[in-house]
This record gives sequence, structure tokens and C-alpha cells, in this order.
Amino acid sequence: MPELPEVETVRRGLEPAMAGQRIARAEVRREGLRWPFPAGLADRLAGAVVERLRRRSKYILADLSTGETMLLHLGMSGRITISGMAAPHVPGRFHHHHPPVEKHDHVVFHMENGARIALNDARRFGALDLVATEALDSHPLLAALGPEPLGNAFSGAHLARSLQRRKSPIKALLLDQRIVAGLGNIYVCEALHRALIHPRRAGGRIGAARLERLASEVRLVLQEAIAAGGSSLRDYRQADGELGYFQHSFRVYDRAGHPCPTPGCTGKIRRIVQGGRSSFYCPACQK
DNA sequence: CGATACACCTGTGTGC
DNA sequence: TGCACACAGGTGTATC
Repeated sequence: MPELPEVETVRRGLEPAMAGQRIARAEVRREGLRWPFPAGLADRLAGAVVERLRRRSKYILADLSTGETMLLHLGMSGRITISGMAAPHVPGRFHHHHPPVEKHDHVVFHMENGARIALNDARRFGALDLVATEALDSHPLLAALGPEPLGNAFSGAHLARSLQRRKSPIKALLLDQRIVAGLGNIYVCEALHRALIHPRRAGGRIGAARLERLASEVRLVLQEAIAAGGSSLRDYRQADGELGYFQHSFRVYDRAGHPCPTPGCTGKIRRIVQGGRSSFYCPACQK
């Protein structure tokens, strides 16, 4: 599920069930995901109020009343499901009626308001950690992250600075979270197509004007995707059970063989492999 | 330093 | 139906 728009969609979906609410009990059903869970996880979560839910790059950050922040990453296959339908006449209250726990539900949060929130991750590339809120910025997973693409620090000028003399293909550089934080394979392909840049172009050989265009297209595609509730590949649902629909707006991702959607372009979308990952682009209009 | 390959893991789709 | 294989939204680590 998880590039920036999907993670932001999950964060928003969690808000009604989790923000301002107390975790009655955390059910930890395995030792860890990509890394072992922090020591005493269940005890450190039990009784904590989730004061607010934030997002940094592809991480969801839950600030707890205990002075710690829970850091959550969904990896490739992570998703979150909320159960306990909101009670119609009691805002913020959930029915205590839940479907059975599913395979790969690794951590289940039982909220005091009746909601049940399950972290499901088949491939277990995801992560969950706890860190003192005041030390959050120096957390190893966050410390080296580049600017938020939707924040003020991200611009064509920032790209120009970061890409100077870099010889790697622009595709790989945009996936580097130290340069800009939150893009993944889908939105890099989409942004490069919109900016008419070939994914193999060396980063250091793209002009300033084109980088401005690229920065702008990155922001636009992310904003459009967030507005659509993210992309749902296969039948993955967002936290609130709804399906994001941005996948219908892909111009190139997973569309090899289809005609290029750029107005006036007669090219056909191609798939190549870069760094072991698929890139989709139009050989006619992306230079 | 920068560039690339590989590792981690399960599920799904395809072709035989 | 079974089997082998390619591929999947990420990213830390090892290696040159």
C-alpha cells in the first residue's frame, strides 16, 4: 500500500478511532517485523493516550501521553484495518463487535472507545518502534530523511543542489529518501512522465527549469493521489475500509503497451528495469 | 564520498 | 491440480 499518499490516507483514517483515545491493551502477536519490537512494547502502550497522529515521509508517528512516540512503517505489504463500526448516535464510540483476527495481524490495538486496530503485514518489511518524543528527530530511521515533498524546503532549487554532479539515473535518485522523503516506485514513474523526463537521465544533467517542473509535478501528483484516497493495488483497503481510487489515474505505472496519455504524443508506454525495479515511461515524450 | 547488488518475506499471477 | 518462476507499493547493509 505504502507511498506517501497511501500513508497519509491511513493516518487520516486512523484519526477518528485513535487520536485523543486511550489504548486499553496492545496485543503483540509476534516478536517483531523487520526488526524485533522494542522491549516491553505491550506494557509501554497499555493505558497510553494517543495525543496526535503525524506523518513524516512514509512513517506514521503517534505521540503518546507517556512521552514516547510510536513510529510505524508499512513496508511493502503493510496495511491497517479498523473494526468496530462507529456507533451512529454516539460520536467517537465504537461497537465492541469485531471480525476474527486475520493471518498476519501482528499487533492489535484494543482502544478504550471500542475500536480495534490491527497492523497486518504479510511480508513483514514494516517496522514499529517506540522512542522518546524529544529524541524523535535523531531516530536512526528518521535522521537522514530529506525534505517532505509537500513542504516548503522541497523545490527545483533543492533538487538542483542535491543532484549536482550525480551520475545515477534520476529514477534512482528520486527513490533515495535522503534527497526527498516519501516517493516510491509508482509516484516517481508518474512524476517523471508528467515532467517529460526519461527515467535513465543522469540526475546531474537535468537543467534548472526542468527541475522546477519536476518538483512541481511531484507535488501535484502527490496532492491528487491524496485527494483520491491513495492507490489501492489488488484489493487492499484503506484503514476505514474504503478503497483509494488513484490507481485509475496512473498515466504510466503498470501500463506497458498502452498508448501514452500525453496530449499529441503517439508513443507507447514501455517497461524497463532499473536497480531491480520496474520503470514505466514513454520513449517518445520523456527525454 | 557515490553507485550497485543483495538481503529480508509472503502472496499472486502466469505458463507449462 | 501441481510446479517453477517472475514479480510486487521499501530500505538497510554490504561491497566495489
